[in-house]
Amino acid sequence: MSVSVNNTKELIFEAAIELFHAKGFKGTTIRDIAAKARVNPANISYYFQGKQGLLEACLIRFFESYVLCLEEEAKKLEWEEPEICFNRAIKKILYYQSECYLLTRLVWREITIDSQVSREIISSYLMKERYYLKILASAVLEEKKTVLPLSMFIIQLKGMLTMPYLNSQYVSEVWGIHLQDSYFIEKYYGFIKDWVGATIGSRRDSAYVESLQPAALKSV
Amino acid sequence: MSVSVNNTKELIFEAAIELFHAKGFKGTTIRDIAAKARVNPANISYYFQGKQGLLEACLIRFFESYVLCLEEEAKKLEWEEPEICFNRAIKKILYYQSECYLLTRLVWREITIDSQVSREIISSYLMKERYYLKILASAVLEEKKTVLPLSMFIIQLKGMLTMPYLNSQYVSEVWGIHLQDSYFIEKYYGFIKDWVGATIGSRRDSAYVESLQPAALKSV
Amino acid sequence: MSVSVNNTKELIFEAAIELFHAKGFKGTTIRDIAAKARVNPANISYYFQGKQGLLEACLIRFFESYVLCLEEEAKKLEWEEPEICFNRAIKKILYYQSECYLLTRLVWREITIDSQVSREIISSYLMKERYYLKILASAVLEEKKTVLPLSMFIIQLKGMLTMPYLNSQYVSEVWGIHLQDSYFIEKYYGFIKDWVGATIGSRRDSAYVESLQPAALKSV
Amino acid sequence: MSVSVNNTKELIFEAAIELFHAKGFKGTTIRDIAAKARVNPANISYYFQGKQGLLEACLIRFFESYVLCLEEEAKKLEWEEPEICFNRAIKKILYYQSECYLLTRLVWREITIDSQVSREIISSYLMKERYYLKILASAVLEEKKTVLPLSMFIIQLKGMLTMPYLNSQYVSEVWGIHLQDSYFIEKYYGFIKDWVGATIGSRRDSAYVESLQPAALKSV
DNA sequence: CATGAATGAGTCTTCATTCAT
DNA sequence: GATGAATGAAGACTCATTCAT
Repeated sequence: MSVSVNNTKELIFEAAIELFHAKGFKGTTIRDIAAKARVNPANISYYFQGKQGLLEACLIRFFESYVLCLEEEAKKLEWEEPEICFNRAIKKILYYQSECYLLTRLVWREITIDSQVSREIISSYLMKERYYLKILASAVLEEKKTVLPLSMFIIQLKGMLTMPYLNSQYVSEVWGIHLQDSYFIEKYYGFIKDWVGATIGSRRDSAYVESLQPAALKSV
Repeated sequence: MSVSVNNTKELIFEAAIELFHAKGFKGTTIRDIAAKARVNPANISYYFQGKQGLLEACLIRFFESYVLCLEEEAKKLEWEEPEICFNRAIKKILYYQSECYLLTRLVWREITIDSQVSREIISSYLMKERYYLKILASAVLEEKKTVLPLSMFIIQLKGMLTMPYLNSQYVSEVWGIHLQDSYFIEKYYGFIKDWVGATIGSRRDSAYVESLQPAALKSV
Repeated sequence: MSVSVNNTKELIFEAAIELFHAKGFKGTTIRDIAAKARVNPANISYYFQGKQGLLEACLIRFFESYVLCLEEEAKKLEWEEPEICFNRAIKKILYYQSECYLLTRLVWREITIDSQVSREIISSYLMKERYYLKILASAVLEEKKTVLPLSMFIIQLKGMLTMPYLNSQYVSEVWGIHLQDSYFIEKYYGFIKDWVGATIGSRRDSAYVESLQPAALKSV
Repeated sequence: MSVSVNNTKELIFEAAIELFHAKGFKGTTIRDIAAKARVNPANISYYFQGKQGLLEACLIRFFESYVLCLEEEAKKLEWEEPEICFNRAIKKILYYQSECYLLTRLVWREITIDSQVSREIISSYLMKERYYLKILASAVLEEKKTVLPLSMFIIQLKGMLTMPYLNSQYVSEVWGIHLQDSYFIEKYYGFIKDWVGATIGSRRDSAYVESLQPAALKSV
């Protein structure tokens, strides 16, 4: 019996991720999800305390593992080289996002929508992310004695990490590339790693980045 | 009172863009828009044939000017240097998106949602975009005798052009940068231009890109 | 100018009759009518004091001429033979209904719908109709010394007069007969006249009718 | 609580029939029905997929039984006398229509309105009706060696069968006769049966009918 | 634990009508 | 006399949620 229970909950979860991804949170009805999961709609309220709760469960599931990628490597900073930890964190995140790319896409998209709810959950995870990214990035920059402003570096990195997912519609529909393709991820990781290396290692590249910093951020 | 007519329609438009941007299309009610625009809700159906029509008007308004940026430069290819046209097209797009960044963000986000409606509008514009991008990009690559695969080059370019908008939530909320800041745009343009130059000019940079190409695309 | 005014009013009228007939009063919008008549919707309220007023105008236009057919012949009873007047009234009604069969159909159908409005208009005309029919029928029956109950005779007559119009959907759609076809009307008139003759002239036929009278009506 | 389920659905049904009959389909609101049935308005969409679905359910309910009256007798033609089957079919229809005379009236009225919806349902049933009527009528006419044109015979019959219902407003309001009165039905059946007998049996009566046939139908 | 009937709040939309021009 | 922008009332419908079984 307990198996079937977990089963029901998990079935709902998977159906929800697919549908939230395809049609958006607001565009998905609880009946759509129940129909796809082949369960009774009432179960959704039962297991997740409503549709909103189901979305929050999605957010939590995504961010818990996501933040863990950063947290683990941040903790290793004590006894390992910063650049290694940093690159490993990036790699972990890329692979994690690739594994659950539907969830990834929906999360990065839905958090841009101001639904007034689950704002606290999102904020708290983004704070954690920012905290660990700062630790990791500043360790690398310090080691390399790079004068590159931290904020701009992190913003660019974030952009690179999420870009394929936010653009995946275009990437997959117009050009036929699939994000879960491990070959793509591998190459994309190499691309970012090189960018990081160039950015923190050479004057030339970092100059681009530095010049990007608006006046308002100079003091951050 | 043609002034008031345009006024009402335009007021609705502006309110819609702000609200669609903030709360998403599905999350915005016709009453929200009417209240913000201080007009009667029925006017929305009157002027735009319903909420869906209002979204389509947003899409059309955005894409018409967007595609024009590309079209104009594609036509200049006959008597001007490809690289100049190409860079000017990029600059135009960046400035255009910066001017109406709320509209830009909502469009790039909403088209990732499968609403089964206005799919035709979106597809037709993406086809046009693809067509002109191909013309411009292949002209540049040909001139430079670069063996870089076209598709990957365009995908990356697209990613760079839309990234600040898709990430703007993060960019502005967590780091306090504003996309309409002309300083930011200017620098970001320089960044992309350099990337293009490096990509099509040197072996080293283009190697990154080439390596990104998945097997399936090798023959494109 | 006055020509164009009348024109507008008449155009609205004709469009309304067609549309009320085809789609029903409730199913027709003021904009439908305005579009078909190629006039501005506001004119309908202007000329007819609203949609309801337009329907009432239809009713009045129909019934005024309809009742006149009966009234004229009822008045001739003083100096002409009852049966001649009676048959002429029937003929007039049949031809009148045939001339404006769209209006006829819509009136006979719409008055069966309880719209709480224009009830007074309808009642007043039905009273007039009943009054003249009674005068005409009783004159005929008296002359022939027929003991046939008046009410049943009139009901049957009414049924025969309106039947082709109430059934016209079936008649025209399934069988391809057109009501405005003068040949059809001519024959149908002959049919009714014969029925009347048989009913008031012979014992046999009237027996059918008498037997139809329910107990409740015996004393009417 | 299967009892309460059927109850709710049936309550809606009955309320709908009364109101559609009295106020017309378009003139009846979903709230009217819900209020009369003392249920929640949302149940109507829940059980009948919207107001239109409710009307279609009415049509189907009426026609299924209606067509059955004809079908059953058509099947008996193989081993019973045509005239007996034919008359029994007529009797069944009259009694059926009398039993549910509100439904009967609303159906015969609403199908004359061009709502572009449920047109398929109506057409399909009218085709069936026509098919069985043809079989039954032609069997009778053949047996009697009557040269009477089939189409005109059926049209007249149809007129007689529906007339009391299409005219019931007049019949009941102005004259006080009630259609569900079994005495009335019994007599009315006798009336039609005699008409049929006279029509197919004697030269005199059939001559009336034959003369009614417009030129266009002579060759049918 | 699972069901499905039932609900009420809220949404989009339609439409007759009005009014300034 | 004619227009068309604007309105408010009202309608159908959707949907998340609840509750008895």
